[in-house]
Amino acid sequence: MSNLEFAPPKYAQIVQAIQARIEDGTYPVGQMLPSESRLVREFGSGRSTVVRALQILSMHGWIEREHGRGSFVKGIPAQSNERSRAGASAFDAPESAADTAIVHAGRANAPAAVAEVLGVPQGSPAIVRQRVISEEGAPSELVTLWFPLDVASGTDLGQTEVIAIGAREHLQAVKQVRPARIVERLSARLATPDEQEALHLEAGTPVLGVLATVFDASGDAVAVADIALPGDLHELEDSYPAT
Amino acid sequence: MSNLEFAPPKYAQIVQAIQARIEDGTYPVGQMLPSESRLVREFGSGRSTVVRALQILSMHGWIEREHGRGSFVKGIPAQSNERSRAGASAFDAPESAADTAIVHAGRANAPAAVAEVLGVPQGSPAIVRQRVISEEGAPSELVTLWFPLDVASGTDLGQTEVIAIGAREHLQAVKQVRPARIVERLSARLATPDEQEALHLEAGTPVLGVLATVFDASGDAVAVADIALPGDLHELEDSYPAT
DNA sequence: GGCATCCACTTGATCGGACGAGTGGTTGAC
DNA sequence: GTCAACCACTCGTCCGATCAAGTGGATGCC
Repeated sequence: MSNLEFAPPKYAQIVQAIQARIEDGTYPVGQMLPSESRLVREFGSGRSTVVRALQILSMHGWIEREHGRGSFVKGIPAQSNERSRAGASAFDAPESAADTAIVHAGRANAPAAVAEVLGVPQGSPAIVRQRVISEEGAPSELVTLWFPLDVASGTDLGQTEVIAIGAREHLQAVKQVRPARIVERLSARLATPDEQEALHLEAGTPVLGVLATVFDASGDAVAVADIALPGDLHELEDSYPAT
Repeated sequence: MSNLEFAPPKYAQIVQAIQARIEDGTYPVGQMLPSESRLVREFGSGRSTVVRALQILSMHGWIEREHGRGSFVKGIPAQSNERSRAGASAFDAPESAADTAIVHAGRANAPAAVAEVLGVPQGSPAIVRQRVISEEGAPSELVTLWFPLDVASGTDLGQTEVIAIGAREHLQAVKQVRPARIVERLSARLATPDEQEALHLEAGTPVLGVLATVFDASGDAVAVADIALPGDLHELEDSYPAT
């Protein structure tokens, strides 16, 4: 208290204090919190400050406030949605990682599925960068990034050299491309011949296919990632509250 | 204004008014909002009320507030995460739907994967309900629900009759079971012989396997759904902001 | 021109009061 | 015993004020 060091605002201190008491069981789940006036006395602050703290806790799911009755502990809120984001990591991972090998980098004609989400005619040329990621020496993931020509022009994406930072970061640094949203489509399918070769799979091996599209704020697709995850090596996890 | 009908609180009215102006372009993205004092004059309310509205907008991602500079329009916030929740619908869908056929309902020994997430020894008896969901006449999804014996006891889940409401709803009504969280694990694999038969698949067909576990607030698993989605019939979609 | 100072304007935090409204227990009339 | 009235306590909203702190332009000195 005596130091003039940086101190968070009072309402945030109250939020933290109450969170700590919920976490350590001082305020058990379901129990009523001290009333606002009580907290005002305890923390020596105005009611508006205490109320602000309680509203924040309520919005974050720690407590529930009931008009006329009191505030009640709801629990420690979990992340609302925790999941493996195969798409996002495809765009963020640098190609220079030790377990990453470039298969191909340059220009190619976009296959139907990719062309459709990029919004270009099927078979149009596009920039492609393909890499294999290994886990413990064995190839475990084939990532193919596709960029429209206009997005890639003026960047290093069309070069064959390894790019030491993630594609998203590179695009953001070189051009004013601002990714806003990623849409992933998952499906189970059999490995294609290309995938069989790159990942050393036998014919008939099931893979989890992830087609991740990056959109900018105006809704235009700026990149697509086609990811193949052999079924026996990968499991995606997703968790969310059961309303 | 003249009527005494229910009116939302003033701060909420201000929130809505500003949201409307952002949506219709009155306040373009990137532009500075009128200052707090200006809004106070316009809406004829106290500064605290205007500030409360602005804080709400800021927390929901509509605007950004910069100390000393002003408030700026950020855009119309998108849903933070939109995805197909195969797991949740397995527990919510009633068995009485027209396109649903019960394959099996009763007691069975839990296979390893199910026993593990339920936290019981492998091969322990559990309550199982299996159904096939068809789309346009063709079987398209096999859902197997597993319940621990203690959870299912006293409910209709062990009966062979069709249950007309979702399993989650039934559990919640009959017992005090409160689902808090669902965890899904997705992987691509080949259809098992059982699945081949129930879904009329050929051997070697890839399926998307979803193992969804429902946990209550204390972290105990109260149900597991094992869902098989033939790869060529299903695609899961997931979208989220690109940081 | 370069720079420090000043000042108008902005948001950030806090206070204390006021009134309204919902809840639940007590009291008292019947 | 029943029931309405009352009351103490709770949260919900709103107000207007104060002080602090950050920004950016104008001013004026050198």
